[in-house]
Parts: sequence; structure tokens; C-alpha cells
Amino acid sequence: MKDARKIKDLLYEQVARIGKVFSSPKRLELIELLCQGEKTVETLAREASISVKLTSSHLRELRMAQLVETERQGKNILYRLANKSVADLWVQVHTLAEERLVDLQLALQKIATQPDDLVANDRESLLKAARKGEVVVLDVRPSEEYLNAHLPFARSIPLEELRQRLAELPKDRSIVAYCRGPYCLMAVDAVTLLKQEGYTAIHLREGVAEWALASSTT
Amino acid sequence: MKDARKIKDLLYEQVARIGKVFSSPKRLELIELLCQGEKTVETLAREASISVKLTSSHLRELRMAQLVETERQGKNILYRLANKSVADLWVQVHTLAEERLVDLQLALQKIATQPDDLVANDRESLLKAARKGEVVVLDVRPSEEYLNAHLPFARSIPLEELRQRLAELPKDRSIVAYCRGPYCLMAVDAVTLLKQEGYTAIHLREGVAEWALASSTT
DNA sequence: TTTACATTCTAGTAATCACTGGAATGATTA
DNA sequence: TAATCATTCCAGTGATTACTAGAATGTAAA
Repeated sequence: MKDARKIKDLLYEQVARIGKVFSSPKRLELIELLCQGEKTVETLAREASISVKLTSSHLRELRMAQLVETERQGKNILYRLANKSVADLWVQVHTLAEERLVDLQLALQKIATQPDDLVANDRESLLKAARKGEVVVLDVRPSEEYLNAHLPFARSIPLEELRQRLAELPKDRSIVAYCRGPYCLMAVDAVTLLKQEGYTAIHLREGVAEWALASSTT
Repeated sequence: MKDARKIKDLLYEQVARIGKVFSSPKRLELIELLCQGEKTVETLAREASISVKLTSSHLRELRMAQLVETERQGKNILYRLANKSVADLWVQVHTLAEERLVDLQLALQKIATQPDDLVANDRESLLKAARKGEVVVLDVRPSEEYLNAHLPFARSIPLEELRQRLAELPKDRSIVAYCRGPYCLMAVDAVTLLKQEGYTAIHLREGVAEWALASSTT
């Protein structure tokens, strides 16, 4: 058979369809947003700072690669990831990127004002401390995202409300703030604010998707 | 800060560099070949059925994304994956593709003449049977690839030599043949040949990379 | 029906990409 | 030195991509 080549080309082409989805920065951002739960086109567009129309076309790419599903809800159309594997792959791709790309490492270092990130193997000890109430795990994402899924023992105070609700937080314990993941800056802002106000605050780079993948493989 | 957008764009752009590598069919094929061990440009070009020059430029992309390393060995330059994570990501990408893309599922079904694939959860039982010698695990890849890494208890008979070396195989036990992975057709050919010659032969879709990832996560 | 949400079509721009061919350059071995 | 392996530069083709804009279409709630 000399058509072995044709068959192979066809197979790799199909796999490349998935790869293509992960080759556009904006599409990656949309995937990360969808990792936080289902969202409307408008929300996605706003959060990713692009037009509704462009969002729509990126979502179309995602739909054609079978990576997202849609559901009509009244006037809105909700988009969600088709599968946990999609969120997992996003985490694995950005993890490999962080592992290999020096430029990305440098950019991430600039974001963290202090070297106060908790790293992956601290997950167990964080969990233990949170269970005992020794630290407060703080979810600063919008509350819908918290309601969809959150880290164990986490409390929700969206970044927008944080300044008004500071009184809810204790000053005698460490506050571990997290948001959507390493590329979301909300937790960074939260930590900055908390430190200004005299709290002990730590930034956790992991989001729900990162936590879920790490938990399922250990 | 209104430059939060700029920072985010920069971060996602970096991750997309990795995604871009996985968006070209030929690059995927090169990655799969490199999963079998280090290879020269010439070998890669021949195996992927493309020109040396084009191979060289694809490898350049891979190098710029820090996913491969090179080493000079005499006249040749050897390429190898920078990291086990790269092989793992390849497996995860093609696994997700097989999970989500109906076209790919159909194409793969056509390849397997019989529905005689061993599936993932049979790994343990295959291992047990191989250990006891109840089945023969047969590696039909070129012997350099076998020497670089192979499945536990596997024996090496490259596809090219199989017809001449049939006598080495027993007729009273099942022969489980594998090659580079689900997109490599060598094991399919081997099984076809073995069945013609009266052997009991089964096709294992997993290659070394797939096996390694599955073993490390369970 | 009007309004809001969402997609689709067309059309266009600017950029990038995969691939080919020719010619030049290096590095290494014999 | 010549031969081999590999990369690079140039130039060019054809295709695809990301994005924007305007207009039309569809779907569902008020």
C-alpha cells in the first residue's frame, strides 16, 4: 500500500485541528475563562477585551473542534467546555510553556511582586492548614465562578468587593488568595491591597483547573 | 493599571507559542518520531516523507519553542525531545483529539481491520500475561528504537525482518504487536502478516510514549 | 412588535504559514 | 582536498489566519 502516507497525513491533520485551537492567544484566554464555568458570549467578550463578533468566531473554532458545548438559556447562549480533559489540556499546555519558555518565566516573575507564591507540592500542607483554620483561603473571582467550583475550604470575596469587606478577614492569620490561574491578575491585586491594609497575604498561583488536575494525578 | 491587558496578552502569547508547535500535522509527526528516541534530520525527513530542508525548518520551530535539543555526533546532528513532558503533551493532545473528533475516530476504526485493539485498562492484565509468558509482546519498530526504550517483556523483530524471522515466534500463544503509536501502521501490517501465517496476533495501539504516560499517572 | 442576544455573510486588510527551489555557508570526516 | 550532513538566505506561491466593519438573519423574552 502506498496510500499509507495519505492515511497518516489524514490522521495527523485531525490531531492538528486540536493543536490549532491552542495556537491563538485569545482562544487560550477564552478557554481559561471557560475553565471557571459556563459563560455567555457577552461575558467572555468583556473579560477577554475583544468584540462580541470576534469572540463568536473564536467560539466557533472551539465548537468545530468539539471542545465546547452550547446551551440556550433564554436570550443568552451559554458556552461551556465539553469535557474535563479540555481544562486539563489547557493546564498541561501552559505548564509546559512555563517549564520551557524563559520569556514566560521572566514575565511571570515580574507579576509576583514578592517571591511569595505557593508552589505545587505545598498543596497538601495548604489543605491541612486550611482545614484546621490556620490560614484563610480566599477566592477573589466573581461569585458565580466561586459557586461553580472552588478550592476546598475557600471563602468568596470578589476582588471588587474586597475593600468594603475587609472586616470579614482576620488579621492574625495568613490569607491565601487565588483567582483564575497564573495569568489572572486578580489575586495579585488582592494581595497588594491586603498587605497595604496590614494583613498577612500570600498569592496562590493555582486556580481551580490547575488544582483539579494536580489532585487527580496524585 | 490599564496595562493589565498588555501583560495578559503577553502571557497568553507565550503559551500560544507552544500551541503553535502542535498546530502543524508534519510537526506532530516529527514529535511522534522523536518520542521513539533521538534521530538525525535525514532520518526524520525520510520517515515523515518530507524534504530535509522542510524538516530542518520544522525542527527550527521546535527548537525555538525549546521543545527539542540538539547534539552534534560526527557529521550528523541528533535531535531529541527536551523533556518527558513534551512526549506527555503529545500523547495528551492526540488522546483528546481521539476523544472529541468523530472524523478521527472513524479514520482510526478503518485502520484496525478487526476490532482487536487492546484498550488502556488492559495494561495491567497484559503486563501480567507477558510476565508469565502467556503472550508474546512484539516490538516491530526499527531496532534502534527498541533499544532506546520498549515495553516491559517486549521482544524486538523489526517489521522489515518479520517475514524471515517468523520461526522465532510461537504458534501456541498470542502475539501482541505494537509500534510507535496509534498513527503508525507498522503493527497493523505485522498483525496482518502474522494472521496470514497462522499466528494468533493482536494489535496494541499504544506505543512507548502512551504507555509511559499511562504508567506514570496510575 | 420591539428589544436584546447571537450568529452569519460579505468584504477587506495585514500578517503569517507551509512548502518549494536555488544558491551559499559551515562543520565534520575521510 | 573532496564528500557528507545540515543550516541559512533569498525569493516566490498559495493558503490560511486574525481582526475589523457593515448588513442581514435568527431566536427568544417583554
